Amino acid sequence: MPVTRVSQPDAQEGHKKTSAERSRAATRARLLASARTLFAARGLHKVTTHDIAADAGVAAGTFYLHFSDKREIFREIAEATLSELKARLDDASDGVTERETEVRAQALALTDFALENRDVIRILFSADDDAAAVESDLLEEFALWIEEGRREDIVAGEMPAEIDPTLLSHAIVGMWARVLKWWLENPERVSRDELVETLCRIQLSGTHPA
Amino acid sequence: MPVTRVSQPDAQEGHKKTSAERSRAATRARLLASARTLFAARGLHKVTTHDIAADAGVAAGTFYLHFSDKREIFREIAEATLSELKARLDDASDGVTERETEVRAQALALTDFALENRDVIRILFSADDDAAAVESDLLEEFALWIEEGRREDIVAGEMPAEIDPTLLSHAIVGMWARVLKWWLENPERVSRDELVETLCRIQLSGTHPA
Amino acid sequence: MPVTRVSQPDAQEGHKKTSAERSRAATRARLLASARTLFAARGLHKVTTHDIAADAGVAAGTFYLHFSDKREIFREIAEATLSELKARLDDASDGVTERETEVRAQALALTDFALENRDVIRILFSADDDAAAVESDLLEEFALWIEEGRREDIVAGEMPAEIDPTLLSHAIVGMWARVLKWWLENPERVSRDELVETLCRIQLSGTHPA
Amino acid sequence: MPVTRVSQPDAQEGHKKTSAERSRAATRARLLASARTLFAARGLHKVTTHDIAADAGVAAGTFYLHFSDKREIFREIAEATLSELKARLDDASDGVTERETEVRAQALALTDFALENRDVIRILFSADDDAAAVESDLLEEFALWIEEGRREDIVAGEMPAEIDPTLLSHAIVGMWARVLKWWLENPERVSRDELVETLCRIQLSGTHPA
DNA sequence: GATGAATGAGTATTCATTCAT
DNA sequence: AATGAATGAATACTCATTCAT
Repeated sequence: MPVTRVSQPDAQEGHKKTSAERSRAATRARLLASARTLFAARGLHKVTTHDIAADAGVAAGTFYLHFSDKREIFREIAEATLSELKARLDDASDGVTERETEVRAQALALTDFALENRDVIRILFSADDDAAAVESDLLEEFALWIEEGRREDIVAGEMPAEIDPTLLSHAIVGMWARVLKWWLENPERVSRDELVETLCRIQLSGTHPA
Repeated sequence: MPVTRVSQPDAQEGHKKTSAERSRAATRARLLASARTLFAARGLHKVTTHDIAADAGVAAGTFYLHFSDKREIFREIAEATLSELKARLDDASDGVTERETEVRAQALALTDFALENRDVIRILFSADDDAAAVESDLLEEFALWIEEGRREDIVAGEMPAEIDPTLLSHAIVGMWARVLKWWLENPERVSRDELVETLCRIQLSGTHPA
Repeated sequence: MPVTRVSQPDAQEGHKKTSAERSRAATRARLLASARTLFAARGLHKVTTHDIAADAGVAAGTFYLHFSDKREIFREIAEATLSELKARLDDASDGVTERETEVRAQALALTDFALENRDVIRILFSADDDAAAVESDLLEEFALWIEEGRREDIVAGEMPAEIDPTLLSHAIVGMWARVLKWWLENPERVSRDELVETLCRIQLSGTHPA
Repeated sequence: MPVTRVSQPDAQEGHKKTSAERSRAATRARLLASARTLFAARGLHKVTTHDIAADAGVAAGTFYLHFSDKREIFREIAEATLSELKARLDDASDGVTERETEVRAQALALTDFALENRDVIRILFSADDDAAAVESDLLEEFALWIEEGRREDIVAGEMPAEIDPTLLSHAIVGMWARVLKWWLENPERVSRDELVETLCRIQLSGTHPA
């Protein structure tokens, strides 16, 4: 089951759902699940709204009762995935004080997340120009989030101030995105632990304070 | 001026060009130049063959006298660019023996190349799924090329053998690709030298032999 | 009125049609009717799918909701027509025992059918290479059907065994096809009865058992 | 070698040809020969003027120095073929007085001609609507020619006057055209003599004077 | 809320024909 | 006479999106 909960109707509303509401939510969830799978298999623009509707078992028009267009459903999937990923990374560093341990824990969380969500990772981590055009460049947003963390590191004296945090965050994101995509398609080439070890080493030693 | 010489009709043939040959080559060059610009501006699949022909000032059908389809012209641009880039990197490390000096020289060559070819870099370094589908994933090929260099480093004892060279090459390529794309759009954020310094530091320290 | 019922939505389904189903069937029928007319007037490949759609009063894309391409709609018309024709010829010889009477009855049925379906006959009987390419060479199939009948005649001793039935069926089909096409365009030249008389005479006397 | 001499530059001019004239005639002949072959192989409208020119080893534009368009070269081939065929049939009946012997002689001439020119027969005898559109329906013209012969037979008392000669000529042409096309593709099915025998029998007995 | 038939702009590609050289 | 680059109209087919039921 997808960790991003893409297909789970949210339950934060306080009131009991009517049957109609429940059915609507279910349809929406089915559309999201189908879109995820199809995007993963064929890429953003090789999938038509008809394909998604058909896969979800609803009529073509129904798609537009739930999403205003193809970009919207893509954006939604991307955002849900990113939120989940951030949460996982936050969890991973929770209570950890040492920077090296934290980086390693996050790296592990990241690889696990990639393994669990290999389908979405394929598209969301691809820096596809389409995706970007869709105003939802996941990597861009991810880089921003990482950047914040780096700034905190600088403030905390754990990273040399002369390194530009934006530059660094892009380097990290680019490195991980490409490596993960490659690895998911060739998982037999390196073990998860080797991968984590190598990338942490690169990331850490290059950015240690003198 | 494009460094890749995409638009320079080659002159190495021994015979005098007929006027027709010259005109044909000129048209072809105009199509390539237009394609470069348009791909850079809008991405591979937001550009039609009509757009390219129109921009080049020729009729729609003329495109097909020179390229069998959109993928072919893209592939041609990609390949010319990659060849040029490799040549530049080779030149940069020519006669250099120390690894650190070499890495730095290559990083400089890479940034200069990116500056000179900002238009192509935008698409070719984007890992666009379309581009990959076009069987000319520049980054993939570039990673392979880098991998070879890393293997030589291992043999030469300049890199620890326990680092998987494929993994490393993907990390390097991913990092540079993302960083360069970001930097070309925000060149005021870091100077070329800072960029080179930071990335070399990451790349080197992470992969030094113990 | 078309005898082939090409435009009659079939009603053999047990359930009530929804309004959508009815509308769909009506559109489909209009497309078939338009195609028939246009093919007849201009031949298979001088008619575009746009022409058909326009003539049927629907948008260009609508054509493809009903037929996968031009060849399919042609095949459908051809097959419906041939089925109807065979049924008519079978009816004509129903209960007839004498071969001469049967041949004459079928000849009459054939001319009547041609008169009623002059439009389709024009293309379907033309041995157009296009039509054949469309894998629906009506005449080929018709010849096969006739051949069977001839084989039965031989078995029944009503035709000399030394005549090759395939050869004969092609001769009959070729003769009728050409004659009917000519006659439909020049109906004033010979009366229906004269035509039937002449062709029956040729067909019968040449193939009588000694 | 084609009997229709399609590819033989004509020599009826009284004066010596200049070298330019000879070269021009040779090019023209090559174009005709290529067109014949290509039309036979792929049908009229699956052949482009470029194909013909390329096959003939000349530039695309050269085609138009010799023929005003695709229809003209087709017409020319058709007409040359028909002339040759008529000449053959005339030769076959030369000096023959008995109708039965004549019909048989012509049938033999026809089958021989078909065998020698199988390539052209494929298209020219196909009643292709294209060909007709090209204003060169060979079969139409052939039927007219046969009709004349029938009229003479009626005058000579060798055919009953009540048979419409036009109708009959279409029947004959249709029969032969279809049968020959079938036979050329399945020559092993019936021997030439069987074929001639069967068709003559049909043709003669149906049209004998009482 | 869901359906699904219909829309029509959009795109790749072909090819007869022209014309400057 | 021949060349061959260029033209551009024509055409099949796709797909996001709408809307009457």
